[in-house]
Amino acid sequence: MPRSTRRRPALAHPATEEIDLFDVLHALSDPTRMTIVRVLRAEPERACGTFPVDVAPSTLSHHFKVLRESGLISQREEANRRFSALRTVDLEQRFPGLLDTVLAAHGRTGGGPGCRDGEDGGRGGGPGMRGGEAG
Amino acid sequence: MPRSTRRRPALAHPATEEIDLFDVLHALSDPTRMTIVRVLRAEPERACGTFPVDVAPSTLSHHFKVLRESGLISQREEANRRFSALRTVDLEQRFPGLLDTVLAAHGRTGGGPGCRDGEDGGRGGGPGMRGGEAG
DNA sequence: TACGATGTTCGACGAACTACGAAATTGGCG
DNA sequence: CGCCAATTTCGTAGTTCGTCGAACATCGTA
Repeated sequence: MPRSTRRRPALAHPATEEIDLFDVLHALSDPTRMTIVRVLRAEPERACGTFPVDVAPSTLSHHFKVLRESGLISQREEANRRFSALRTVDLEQRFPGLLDTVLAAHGRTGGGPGCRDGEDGGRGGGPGMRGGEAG
Repeated sequence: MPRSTRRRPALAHPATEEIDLFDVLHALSDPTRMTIVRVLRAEPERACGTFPVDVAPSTLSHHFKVLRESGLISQREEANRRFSALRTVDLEQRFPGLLDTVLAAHGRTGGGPGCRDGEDGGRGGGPGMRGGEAG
């Protein structure tokens, strides 16, 4: 089969109003994906292969797909690289305060800034914990 | 053997500090369980068999177990009935604003007060929709 | 063109999940 | 005591999940 026939599927992302709460909750109920979201929250964008998680590339790809289809992240292609970013604005519009609250909750469980997958990415300076605790 | 030999396991509930975010998120990522939590949030307590969900009793029992072990609800035994209640105070202490935010988010998706599993239970008086957006 | 780097898709596998029916347990009542 | 009501536990069926390895696709570069 010619290598040019297979066009990229164009990375389907759900529209903001299409984001499903159950999908989001399910996506967030996995440690690996939660780590990805946390890292992404401290940085505007990041290439798939640079995340501090130790799973096989195929597994990681699977997780990104789950995250993307749930509406939590968006992915942009640049050359042979794929950059992921948290859809903070869309999430905030669809489910106000949800991301902040969940992430803040995770921070309390011990998954804080210096947990195990620390955002060593480079900056990691300010944990950016400006979470809007309702308390 | 006397039927009194089999003592009730005493319904294990996780301590407040033991409540795991992933368990909570996973528990909430199921429609049936979300419905249970929503109903429970409008009422202080309710018997297991009186929930507006259409699944077999055994299945319902399973969901209650998941909910209880995740720390979302507590169960109290009275005669041959088991009453469930949302652990609002514990949840609020463990993960401030989480329950409110998630429930408010679900309300936005169309699972509002009069969705499909309406609180026909009988009272359903005050919906208590004081959804506090942590915004 | 060949090669290496980055990622995805496919197929498989074991574990966990959801669902159900049947049986068992417990308490209230005639 | 015998029976019904409320629930749980057990066993099972089918599905979904998380993970991996192997193969494939794309881009940049030698």
